[in-house]
Amino acid sequence: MSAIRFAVKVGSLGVVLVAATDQGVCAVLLGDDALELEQDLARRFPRAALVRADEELASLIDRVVALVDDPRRDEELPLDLRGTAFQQTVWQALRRVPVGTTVTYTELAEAIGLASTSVRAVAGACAANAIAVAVPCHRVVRADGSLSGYRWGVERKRVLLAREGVVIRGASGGTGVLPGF
DNA sequence: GCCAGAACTCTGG
DNA sequence: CCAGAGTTCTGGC
Repeated sequence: MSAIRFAVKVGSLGVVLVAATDQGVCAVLLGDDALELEQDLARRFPRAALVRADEELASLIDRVVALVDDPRRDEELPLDLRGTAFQQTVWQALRRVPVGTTVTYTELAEAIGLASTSVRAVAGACAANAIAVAVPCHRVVRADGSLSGYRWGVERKRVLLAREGVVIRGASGGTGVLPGF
């Protein structure tokens, strides 16, 4: 199919990879190593021809990096959401979440018309999300307010939320697995 | 091509 | 504490 152009740049959170088609941004990946991100991109789009175009996408990746540095900027990027109908429904519901706010998987499931017991389907769709930050899958937390898993690392998720001004409640009343506070 | 199991979880008995 | 609920993907036969 069509060619996907991508660019890599180092930001405050580490390495940022941005991939785009003619329609818009189709992937934003975060990591520590540029090679690792390229392999991740190739795994997600096995059929596409991946072309590196750092200069062509320079202005675009600058905007994405600025968004990672300061997520409170509600910048509107052209997105090319690739996925099943179910996944796109979940991702568009995610984009309605205001900056500095978090939702639970239950609220997300109800927002798209599923039963509250279908949270695992929502979690699966979030895990398949390829567009970090622009599709704020990091704003989804567990029902008790503590962080759950994250494709690109829980530490990165915590940093992103902290920059938005979100107060993270540690899991209370339990055995205190997290030594943080 | 089919079946089984896992993956960013939550609720009810 | 244990099991089940909707969807997608991957690996083994």
